[in-house]
Amino acid sequence: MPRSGAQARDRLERAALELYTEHGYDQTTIADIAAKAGVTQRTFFRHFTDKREVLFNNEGRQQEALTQALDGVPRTLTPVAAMLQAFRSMSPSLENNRPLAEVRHQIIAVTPALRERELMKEAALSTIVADALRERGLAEWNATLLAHVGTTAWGHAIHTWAADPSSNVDALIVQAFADLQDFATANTTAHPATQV
Amino acid sequence: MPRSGAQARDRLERAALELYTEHGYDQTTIADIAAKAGVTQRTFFRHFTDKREVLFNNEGRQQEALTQALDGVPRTLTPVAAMLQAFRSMSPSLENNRPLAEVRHQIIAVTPALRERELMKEAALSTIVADALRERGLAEWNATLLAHVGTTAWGHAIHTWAADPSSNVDALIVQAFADLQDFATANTTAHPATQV
DNA sequence: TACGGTAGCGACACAGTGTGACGCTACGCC
DNA sequence: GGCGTAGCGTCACACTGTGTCGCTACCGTA
Repeated sequence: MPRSGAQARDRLERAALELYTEHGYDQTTIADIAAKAGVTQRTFFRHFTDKREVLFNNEGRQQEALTQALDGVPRTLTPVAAMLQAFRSMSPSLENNRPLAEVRHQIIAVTPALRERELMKEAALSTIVADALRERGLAEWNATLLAHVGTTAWGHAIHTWAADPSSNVDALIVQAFADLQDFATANTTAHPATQV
Repeated sequence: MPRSGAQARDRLERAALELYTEHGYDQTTIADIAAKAGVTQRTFFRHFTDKREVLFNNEGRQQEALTQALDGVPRTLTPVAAMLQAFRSMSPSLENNRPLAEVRHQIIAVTPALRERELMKEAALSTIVADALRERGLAEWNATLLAHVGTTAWGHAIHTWAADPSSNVDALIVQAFADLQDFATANTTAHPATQV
């Protein structure tokens, strides 16, 4: 009875989230999730490639949004400023579904397997940023390095935000970038690297 | 016939590396590895918790080495300089087994599952760095942020090194830190964050 | 040399994940 | 009203990872 298709997917996602929260990720089987959603195990894998992927479903949209955000940043800005602006433009969307983000964060935090997948998604975002920087004229080495570091700082802000209900993502992002700048300029020696 | 114990582990590691290289990670089964090593599947899992973990066996020693390296850095150095010195002290050890590193890098690069695990190991190193920075008096936010970013830069240098046989890790590490410094100071606006 | 303890392994048995193939049925479209 | 198809159920299956039991080669000790 293929009523909607999207309905089953929603039920599966909801069921998985509840079971992961209640009994933990490892203690939850695909059979449990499928039963709760009223479908078969096979149907689960038709909608999600993975047992983990249920929690990273909106990542696809986030990647597209980031791509567009990077595309919309004026070419006059420095690479660092461009990254910052693109990241900040994602803040409202993040803030909009904070409730879900908090729950997800708690589950992922205590499950190594899910933490692995989350790091993969961050790496994917980093690749997107690197592509954008490369298109802005940066060389391969610089584009990748800056993308990795910038994405890492962004991720740090998001994690802190997800763990603290009273915080504000956008402010934390700004703070992270500002702190990095301070740390870099605070070093009296311009290139401490050459001193070791 | 438990001749040595460590012998079986070595044979398993060698067999896995060869099979992963020849047929790819996904196409290689535990049965294949065990057969090639002359043991049972059960024995494989007695030595390695995972099918992936075979490739990340020396990571434990690397984590210990990094911990000691961070412990040996003079307290007078700035946090960034301290990280850099600790990372650089690991360079000889890395350079010593470059052959293995290159093979590993190639396998990991084309296997998402292994890339996930590698990111996990990097995260573990980041945690170690964060602990050290926290012990140096940095607040939680700064310690974690700086550790993440620094470890990311280090990882970027190592990846570039593993992919380019003619390169030198230590030089790349120095280069990465120097470039980050340049990017931060190149921004005419001290805090571009506040301008968006 | 004999003996007891133990570390390492083989041998099942089993739960759980993920994939392939086939058939059915409700839905949209002409 | 018939047709194509998307979505699902149903088997069947390969592979990963764990628990348990029993065996055997090695160790130190007397």
